[in-house]
Amino acid sequence: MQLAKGIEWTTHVCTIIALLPEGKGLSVDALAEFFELPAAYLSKQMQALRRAGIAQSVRGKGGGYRLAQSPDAITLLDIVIAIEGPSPAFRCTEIRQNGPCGLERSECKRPCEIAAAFAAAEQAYRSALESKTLASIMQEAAMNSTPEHMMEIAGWVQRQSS
Amino acid sequence: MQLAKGIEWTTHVCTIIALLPEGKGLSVDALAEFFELPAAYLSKQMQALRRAGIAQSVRGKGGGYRLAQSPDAITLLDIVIAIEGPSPAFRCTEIRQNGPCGLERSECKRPCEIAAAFAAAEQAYRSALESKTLASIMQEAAMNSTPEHMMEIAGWVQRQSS
DNA sequence: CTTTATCCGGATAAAAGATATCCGATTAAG
DNA sequence: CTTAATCGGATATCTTTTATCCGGATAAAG
Repeated sequence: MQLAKGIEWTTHVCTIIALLPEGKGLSVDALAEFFELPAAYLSKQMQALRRAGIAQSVRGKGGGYRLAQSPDAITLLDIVIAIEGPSPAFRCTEIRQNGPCGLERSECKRPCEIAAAFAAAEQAYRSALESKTLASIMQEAAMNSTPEHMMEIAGWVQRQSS
Repeated sequence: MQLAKGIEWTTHVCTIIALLPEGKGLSVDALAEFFELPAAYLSKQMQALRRAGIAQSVRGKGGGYRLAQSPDAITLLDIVIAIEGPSPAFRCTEIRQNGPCGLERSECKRPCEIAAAFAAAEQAYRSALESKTLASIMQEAAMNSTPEHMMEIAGWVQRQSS
């Protein structure tokens, strides 16, 4: 079970484009340079964020990406779903219906106990991610960082933004 | 993010071999037939359970698999770790150290806030799975099943066990 | 209008991981 | 000792993830 790298990438990217002033954007090339990531693949990931309504894009010269919502309206769960899709990790194939002692389909309206247990665990996972907004992540990061480093980032964003 | 099928398979298998009387085992072929699964691949998954100390195997004629521990000592988390390995789903590649505003490695003793948030979510997931033992799953299943079906399964296990 | 910068989507390809199979090694039983 | 049953590791196939490239659309700037 592995989470796509795109989740790490786009989450970090969101914490950067959240710093943009109103109406400005950052190009994929700039973002890829900021984190030393492959630009073409990062572009694909950002498109997924746009489709999910998390980011906006502006085409053409001077265009780029910015957030489509306020940072306190975007949760880590939103980003995970945007990149990985909404389907749960545990896939129940109903093998209790198979074999010599298999149940009839009509007896299987409720999920089996195993599927239910995994569903509950995934719900706990999603709830934890849902409780973390981009804003809360950025606030924590600010508290663990230095003023110098934050100024460095803010300066870079301002220089690169269009 | 997908969980391997082997997790569903081996968890169901564990609820069956838990019914074996002392000293008996069930062959992979029998278990594969019981759930209509590909025997060779199920065999591989069962090997993972054995390496993890969840199941025991006996080779040769009359051999097979049985549990290596009491059902109330085996949790769903144990099975997940046996099949998927212990590494977390979120892989932090420390991209905060990259690029023009990258941090020095010496400044990165603590995990970044994003990695920490995902680690906390995974911990919630693992805790939920750890709270479910094989025994508790089997008890729930028994309450939602009929005496007839349970007898059917018990009879099959007894006939196939060696 | 032309040039330049940028996103968008599709085609493609390489790498990794999940899925599946085969056959040799091992052991009980006759 | 031979046979049949069974596990165990090596191998092969398929799917997903990761990654690249390019032509097209779009928009700002000269």
